[in-house]
Order: sequence, then structure tokens, then C-alpha cells
Amino acid sequence: MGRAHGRRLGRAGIRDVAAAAGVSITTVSDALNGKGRLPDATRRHVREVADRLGYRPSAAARTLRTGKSGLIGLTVTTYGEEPFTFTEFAYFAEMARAASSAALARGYALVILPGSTRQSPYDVWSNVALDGTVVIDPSDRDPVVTELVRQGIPVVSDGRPCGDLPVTAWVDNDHEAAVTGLLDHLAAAGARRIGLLTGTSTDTYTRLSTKAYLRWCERAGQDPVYEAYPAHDPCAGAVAADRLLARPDRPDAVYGLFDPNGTDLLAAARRYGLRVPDDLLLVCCSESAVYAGTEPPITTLSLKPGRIGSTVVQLLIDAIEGTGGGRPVQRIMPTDLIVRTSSQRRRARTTVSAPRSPEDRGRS
Amino acid sequence: MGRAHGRRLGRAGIRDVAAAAGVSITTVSDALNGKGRLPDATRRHVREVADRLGYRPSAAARTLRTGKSGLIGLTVTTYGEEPFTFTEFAYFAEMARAASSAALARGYALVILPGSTRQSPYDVWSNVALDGTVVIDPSDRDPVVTELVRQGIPVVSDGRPCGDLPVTAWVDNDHEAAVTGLLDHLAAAGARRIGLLTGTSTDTYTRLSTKAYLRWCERAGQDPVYEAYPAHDPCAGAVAADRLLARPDRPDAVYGLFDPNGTDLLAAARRYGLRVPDDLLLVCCSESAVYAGTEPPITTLSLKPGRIGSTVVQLLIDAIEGTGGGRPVQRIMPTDLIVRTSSQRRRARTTVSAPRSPEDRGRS
DNA sequence: AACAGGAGAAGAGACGATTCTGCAAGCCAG
DNA sequence: CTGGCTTGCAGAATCGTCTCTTCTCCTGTT
Repeated sequence: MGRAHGRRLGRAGIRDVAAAAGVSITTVSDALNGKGRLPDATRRHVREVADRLGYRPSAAARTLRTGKSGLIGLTVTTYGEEPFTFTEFAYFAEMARAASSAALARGYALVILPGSTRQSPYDVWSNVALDGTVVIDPSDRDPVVTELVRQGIPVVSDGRPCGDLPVTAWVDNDHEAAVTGLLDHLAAAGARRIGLLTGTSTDTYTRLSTKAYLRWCERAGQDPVYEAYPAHDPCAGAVAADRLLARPDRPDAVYGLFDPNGTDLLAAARRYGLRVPDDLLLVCCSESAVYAGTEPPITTLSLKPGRIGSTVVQLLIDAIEGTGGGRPVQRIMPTDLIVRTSSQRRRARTTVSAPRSPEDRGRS
Repeated sequence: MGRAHGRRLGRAGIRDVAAAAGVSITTVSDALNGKGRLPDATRRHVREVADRLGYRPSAAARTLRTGKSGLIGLTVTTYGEEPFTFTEFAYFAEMARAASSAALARGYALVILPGSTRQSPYDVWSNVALDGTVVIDPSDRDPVVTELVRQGIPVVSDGRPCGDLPVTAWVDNDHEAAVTGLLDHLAAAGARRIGLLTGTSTDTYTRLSTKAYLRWCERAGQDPVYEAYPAHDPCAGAVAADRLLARPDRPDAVYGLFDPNGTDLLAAARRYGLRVPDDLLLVCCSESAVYAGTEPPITTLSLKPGRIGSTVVQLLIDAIEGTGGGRPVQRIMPTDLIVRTSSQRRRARTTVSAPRSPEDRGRS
């Protein structure tokens, strides 16, 4: 035989198992993968030997052979050099958690990747074998998406893609319905002039939400009252909230599109001596639990990122495995308005029961 | 010749590039990887042809051959079936962001993996080729860590490992110093009896922090006043905060070990009619920015998760690449006390400048 | 008795890159 | 003129697994 395969690495390979079990490589592979025609005795024997040797199949070799890596990319829009977006921390964290969980349950793992190619000297994207990718809020003609699709890799986006980006599928909230419902809620609570705190960027979320607001105003016969600011700037929100409440046509209710707007608006209201909810009704879009504990608790619109993340991954894996038909899929997910004190004129039952009387000292 | 490699896949392989450029496979590989002895002309030519063909080297093949995948595992402690821990959402999110960023900058990507093997029918762990792994808060004799180390894969942990877990390196905060410094700060602000809101679990963070508190009390000649609760239960915190303030030996200052404790304690204080900071000084350990916007703003201890995540990854990659000596490394990272109104008796300068006077309506 | 057919297991390529080794040609010095 | 050195490139082995094909028995039927 010449140089019969010298022991080259510490870990046992399939050949070692075959030798130790006194069978062929084929038999080992079939036994461990539940394929082929083998009597149970052989199967058990091989499995036992493999266990004893601590055999772990090489993921790289399997991937090379089968063409499936079990890896799903998760791309996050990048501000500056950092991955992750800062404005929607809680949203992203929850979405990623659910996505990861859903992937794991189906035997896939998530790989966190930057929003752009060639962010570093190395191109991490082409160093990873991906079965598919989840893209959060892809931009108009996202180069990463374009390239992936060109390579024939399925791409599912969280957020309706702008333009004619050729994603395999997408998932998004029904933003129009959410905003309309929420404005109706405020109006029902007695709001006469509802203001909006929105963003200057042109992503789908901002655009659709603002459009829904404007359309609602038109239908309700109210003049729009809004301030826009660059949402990625953590300080600009407070300033914009202040501007909104400083206007001569000051609104008596405000909806803030971004997570920090709740505290921004609350702080601004305090500065102007406005009581919430008596003088000002407040709602903001947020996934953060802190708004249950603020004074007063603030009504929030939840986009249910968990459901989004889970759905995105399900659709992607379906596309990868060829399940669920070949044609593009889009799925609209409902949102959830969590009504708290800040959007109700009459003091309603609060969720947290106070052990003794809250003592509204000094309040009016 | 026989069946000279029929076109089998859409994507171009290294052979196609070689053929198109009129050189050998070796030359293509060398040209693209900057190895071998090739004149610049050849190198340029090959690169150009590769670009034209849209050639992307197969990550699986490269990994199989070189033994390096460029993938780093990120394991998150699991409560129940879900990955991620809920109590420290902000901590984890920031830590993961920084870790991912640091990895990307050095050409690695992070793979999110469950805290246990065989969480699903598939064992995702053995389906991924990892160069190394980051483990957050490993438990006493973590089976995942043990198995990885047995396979010779470097493991770096965030959090001092309990017991004699054989991690390659670890990074942690100086919890003793942090707690001691913070208690000194409270004492300097006039606290006579400082209470602690702590957890019932036995992880390193809780254990070290509590021990530091007890030792400080002993040195300061104060009786310890503390309540412990299961930190993973989101509701239990509010109850524990209430218990702490209901005690006959009610503390005049409290440190809360967990992120939500700030709002928990603030709410409890309101229920008992205690003014913060006048009647009660407050500090909690948190990475959340909301505490800058609460009423009053709350002093927080930041563990600087970003620095931790970044350092963990650096150490891991050093270990993978053989840089930085072979022996185990442990690194202690400083914490950051962000002093706000809640821990200062005399109204100090707040970080956020108020455009007009805050109007402390009705307050005493 | 001969043969079909199936069960059990082994052989032998791929998969697509990296890389060790080796060959041919050119150049210079002895 | 020749031997050694460098330069430029090609051949072919290898990484570890999956899987298509083949091969050998063995049994049961006509």
C-alpha cells in the first residue's frame, strides 16, 4: 500500500471509524446518516464505534460534497463602520433572537455579516458558504443583495424592498394599518390635533408611516403637524421633540416613530409643563419594556419583531429546501398597540397593581 | 481525457478561470492569494479574468483544505428553549455588536449558537466548522466548552469561569472594585445605610458583586440590607424592590445589580412616597440609555460590554492564529460609573441641559 | 438445476480549492 | 562550455465526506 494514510490530525475521521469497526467508509457514512440498506446490528455497531472514537464529521467536507452548509447570513444595515443599527436596538435584538431560534430549530445557524462587501481588507462575505441570507431593510439597489441573487442564493428581506430589488421573499408589518389604527385610538381618546415625530431618511418604514399619517390627516380634516429628524442621531430626537411642542400649533397628542421618542417626548413635555396624558397624549413605536415603567407608562406600538424574525427565517429555509413553491412570497404581519396610561384621558386600570395607594402628590 | 469536467454548476470554478486565462490552476490560486513567484503581469491578468468571470472561491473547499473557516461561534446562555438571556438584553446586544465588529475587522464572522448541544434534533454545533468560540457566562462544568476544548478548539469566555473550566482565556470586569467604588460614592453622597438588590443565582457576577457588598459593609461597620430574587423572572424584580423598601430597617440608598432594577426601584420609591435622591439614593447596573431620561435620571454602573466583546474576540483570534503566546490569558476590564441625579444629594449639573426651568411642580 | 432478484457491503470518483514538488528555461560565473 | 541558481509555471496529491455503481452472496421459484 505504500504510505497508507498516516495519522495526520488529532480528530478521528470517517476512515478511522471504518477501520475500527471493520467495515468500509461507505457503510459508516450510511450507518450514521440513516441511508443505504443496512441491518440494524451493523448500524448500531458503527454508531457505537463512532461514539467511542469521538468521531465528528467534518462540516467543511460535508458542505463541499453536498453543497449545503446549514448557514444563514444575517445582514444588518450599517451606519458608519459598525454593524447593527443603533436606533432600533431592542427591535433588532428581539428580531435576531427569534430568527436565531427559528433557524436553530430547523438545523441552521445564523452568521452575522456586515451590510456591505469589502468593509475590511478581507471580504468576509465570500469566505462563508451560505445557504441563504436574511437582509434587514435593504436599500434601493443593495449591492450585496444583487450579488447574492446573481449567485443564485435565496434572499429574504425584513422590510418591503424598495425599487425592484429581486429578493426571493419579504416580510413586513402593515404599517399603514398600524398608523391608521393608532391615530384612530388617539382621536377616540379625545385628541384634536395629532402631531408626528418622524425621520428624514427614506427607508420604507419611515416613508409608509408618514404617508399613512398624512392620509389620515386628510381624511380627518386635520392639518398635519410634524417634525422630521435624522433618526440615526441619538441626540437629534430630543431636539425635534422640543421643536414639535414649541410650535404655535402645538399638538395635543403625538406619535413618535422611533424607539427613544417616548422618553424624548416625555422629557420635552415636562419642560413645557404639559401633563401626560391630561394635556398631551403620547404613543411611540418601541419594543422596549421600559415604557411600562415610566411615569406615566407610555402606550407603544410594537412591530412584533419576534414574529417577523421567525417568519423571515421560515420563508428562507423553505426557499432553500425547495419547500413551499418556487414563486416569490410576501407576508404582511400585524402589529400590536399596547395601550397604557399615556394615551387615555381617563385614568384607566394600570397593568401593574400598586400594593398601596400611589399618592398622586401635587398633581393638579 | 475522457469526460473532461462537464459544466456542472452555474458559478465559475478555479478551473474555468485557469482555462480562460490560459494558465494552470496553481497559477490562478497563487495569483489571487498573493503567493508564489509570479510576475505582476501574470497576476494582473489572472485577477482580471477572474473578475470578468465573477469567480468566487468556494469557502467550503478552502476550509477543507486549509483547516480554517474564518468562523467564530458565539454562545449565549439559554433560559428555557430560547437562546439569549433576557435580563441583560442591552448588555448582550452591545457586547455582540462589538464582538461582531471586531471579528469582521479581522476577517472573521460570528455564528450564533445555542448554549447546549442537541437542542434540536439536529446538532448544529457539529455541523459548523469553527475556528474558535466565545462563550458568555459559562456554567460550572459546561459540556459545550468541555467538548470544544477536547477537540482542540480555542474557547474564550466572557465572565470568569467557575470551577476549573479549561478555557483558553477569559475576560471579565473588576466587579469587586466596581461595587466598592460605587458604595464609596453613595456613602460620600451622604448614605448611612446602603441596601442591595441582588439575585439568587450563583453565577460569577452575582456572587462576586454580593461578596464585595458584604465585605464593604463589614469594613464600613454597616449591617447588610439586601433582598435577592431570581433575576431571570422579569416580574420578580419589582416585588423584591418593594420588599426592600418595606423593611423596618429601610435603606436610604440602594444599588440594584440588574438592568431593570432602576425602574423597579423608582416605581417602588414612588409608591412609598420616597423622593429620589432626597430620601433615597439610587444606582443600578445597566447599559440602557433610558436612565438618562427618567425622572430623575438614574446613576448607572456600566460594565462596558462593548470593550468586553471586542477584547474577547481579539484574544480568541490571537489564540486561533497563534499570536500572543500560548499560555492562558485573563484580562480584567474596568467599569464606568455614570453619575446622574439619583445618587447626588445636592442637585448637581445634569448632563442634558434643560431649555427652560424644569418646574418642580408640587415637589415638597 | 438454473436463474432472477434482493440484501449487504465495498469501490471509486467527485466536490473545489491549496500547496508541495518538480521541470524547463535563462543567466552568470568559473 | 558547464554547473548552479533563480524565475515562472504546471502536475498531482490531498483535505474528508457523500453517493453512484458494482460486486458477491444467498434464497426462493420455475
